[in-house]
Amino acid sequence: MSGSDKIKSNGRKAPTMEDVANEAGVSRALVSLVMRRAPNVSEQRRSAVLAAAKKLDYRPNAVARSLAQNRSNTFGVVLDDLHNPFFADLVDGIHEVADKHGYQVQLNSGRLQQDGEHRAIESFLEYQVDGIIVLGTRASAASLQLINKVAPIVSLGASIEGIDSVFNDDERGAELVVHHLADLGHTDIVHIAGGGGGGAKLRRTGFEQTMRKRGLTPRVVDGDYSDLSAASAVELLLAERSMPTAIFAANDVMAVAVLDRLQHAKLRVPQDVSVIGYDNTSLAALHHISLSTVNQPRLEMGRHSAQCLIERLDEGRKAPVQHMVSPSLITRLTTGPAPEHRRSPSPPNHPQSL
Amino acid sequence: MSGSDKIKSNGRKAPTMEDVANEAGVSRALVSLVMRRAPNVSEQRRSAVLAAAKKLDYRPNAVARSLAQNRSNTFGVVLDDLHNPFFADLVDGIHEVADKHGYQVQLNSGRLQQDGEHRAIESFLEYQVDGIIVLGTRASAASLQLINKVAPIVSLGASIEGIDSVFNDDERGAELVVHHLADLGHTDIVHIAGGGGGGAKLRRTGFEQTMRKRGLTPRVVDGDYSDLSAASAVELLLAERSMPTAIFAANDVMAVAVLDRLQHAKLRVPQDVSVIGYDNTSLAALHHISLSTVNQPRLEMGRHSAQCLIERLDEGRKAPVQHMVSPSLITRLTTGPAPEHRRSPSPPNHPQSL
DNA sequence: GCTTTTTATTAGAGCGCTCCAACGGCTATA
DNA sequence: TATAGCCGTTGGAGCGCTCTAATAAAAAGC
Repeated sequence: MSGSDKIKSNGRKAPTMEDVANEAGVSRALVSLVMRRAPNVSEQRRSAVLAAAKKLDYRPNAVARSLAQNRSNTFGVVLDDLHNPFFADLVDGIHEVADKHGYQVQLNSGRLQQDGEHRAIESFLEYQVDGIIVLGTRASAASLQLINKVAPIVSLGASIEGIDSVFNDDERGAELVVHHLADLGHTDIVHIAGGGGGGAKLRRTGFEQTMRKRGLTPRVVDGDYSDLSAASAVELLLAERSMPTAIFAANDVMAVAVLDRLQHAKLRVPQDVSVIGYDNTSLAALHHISLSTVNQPRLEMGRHSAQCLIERLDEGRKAPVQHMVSPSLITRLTTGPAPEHRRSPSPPNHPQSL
Repeated sequence: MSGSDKIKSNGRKAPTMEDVANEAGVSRALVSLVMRRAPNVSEQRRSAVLAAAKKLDYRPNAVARSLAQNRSNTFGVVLDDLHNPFFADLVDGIHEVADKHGYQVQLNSGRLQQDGEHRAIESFLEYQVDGIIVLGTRASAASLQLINKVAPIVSLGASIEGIDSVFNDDERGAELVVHHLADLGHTDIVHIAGGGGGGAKLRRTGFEQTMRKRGLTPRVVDGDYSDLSAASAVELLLAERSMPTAIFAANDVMAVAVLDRLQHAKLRVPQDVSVIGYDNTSLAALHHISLSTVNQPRLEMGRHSAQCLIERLDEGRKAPVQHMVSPSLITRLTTGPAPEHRRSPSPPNHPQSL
């Protein structure tokens, strides 16, 4: 139990290179060379070593290797919300590239702890990961820049000054949404914001600016990317009797929660209220939901974030890059023309410009 | 680049205990004691060491610690499908308990590789994790038993002979489903099976046995827990013109895909066809979907699986345990009475007993 | 044939930490 | 004053590997 004597569940200690070397009648260094598939090892010795390794059921100790090499061949991925399907595709993209370049991927969902994201990053650093990808970070630019001095870090889903970032043009995405809704005749549109989460602020400013550009008054209710926050936002609108004709939720998870509450309140979508989300998750594509939304090229984004790390680690890049991809509008069944004769159920306390 | 000189992104090498010891004017061993918050260190030295550590921005090297202690204080969690929301709650439960006992949790989604699950496990072993939890494993009992000799492993979601398992009573769950549907008057029920995935076989046999017990003929279409497989199963039923009055999908993800295809085929749920899933994921609870399903106490299961590991590692348990929890039926809007006058659209080639 | 180059193998130091045994300085007991 | 016991501290070996430099063996050059 006191660890010191490497005793495994089966009661025996795990074989080491030394053991394999003895078994094969060669030096430890030679075993090391074989394990690393180095050239310049005679075929005869190589097979002797491999046979010995198999016989002893030898498994290289990656911890010792990491210590000796001072690199772990591992990427750490910080994923604070395992429940949001948006992230799954990002991770798939990361995996794909990491795999190709011989890196392991470790995920850490630090969601339960108070300062989860920060603790997850610190833990990765202590375990000597070679690089870190943070998904939809809420951390400050300053703190990430500090970490970036210790190990390369890339922000996926949010643009952070001074560190590698892969993200979609959130302002543009919000702009697409507003144009879509305004073109459908909506004038009273509420944005349920994503708070401090990755890209949320830009979606909000994109919304506000485009609304003004179209001569409309932007209304925003606070939220935090979670379904719960979206649900309470809807409850608020209901209680206030200030339901707009269209709701733009900061992400799909929130939009689905909005649909949920609206249905519960016997409001029809899109006849009474249009709803649109952001992310184009698998949720949105379900026929039963058929949510209009904004697509981000997730797989590509995931791949590129891993690529960023590899460029820094193996190709010597020094300068930070900002890689922005374009969002695109996906119209499904939750957005439709604004209800024409609908001034009366609308609140009197919101003067419409126009 | 060639790793050997521990040079960080900022161009300097990371400080070690040696550096901290020099800075504080004490021995390396003392620094180690402070870092491990050992008793019997004078307050004076302790604060001197902590000050030095802070000044140098020292971060303990967990890799070196793991090597020296021959334990990593880490659990590996093998999660082959990040896209299934069922797993997210399990992981939350694992996290909760691991955290409390000072263990890190590393996730590895080995989904892209051919032999993903096995590779993920091997990788965890090489990195010397102290214990492994596999979610919904498809691996054979024999191979897991072998691994169990190297490091404790627990199967979460499927019962495996000879190794710690935490699972729900899948047969019972399927039984609940059949009784529910049969009580609603359904006699022609199809089960879309989950293939080799965790618990899938038991759900199938539970279905078959209970059907026979009720004097009904079980029909089964193969699937593999994925939405795609469920969609093609429905297409098959449509093509065969052998649509039953009720479909029991092996999990929620599949059930949602079934709803999707049925809606596409203009069949009404539950008027024409009742649909029920398994897992009671967040998906099922959405009002727009409102899927009848079978609940498993996920958080509790996750917690218990971590607990199993801790019992083996820190409390010296040797004998394997099988921890079975009870499923419960959740009825929502996708199941209803069997259509009464619906013999003709049904295929003539399926003789109904009764 | 002997030197030079190339190829195959090995000894040994070192990665950053833990932990045991040893030690000096105390106080308590005789 | 000597003796034991305890506390706080330290030296040093060792965890399993990599990697450089040295060595041994084989191939090539003259």
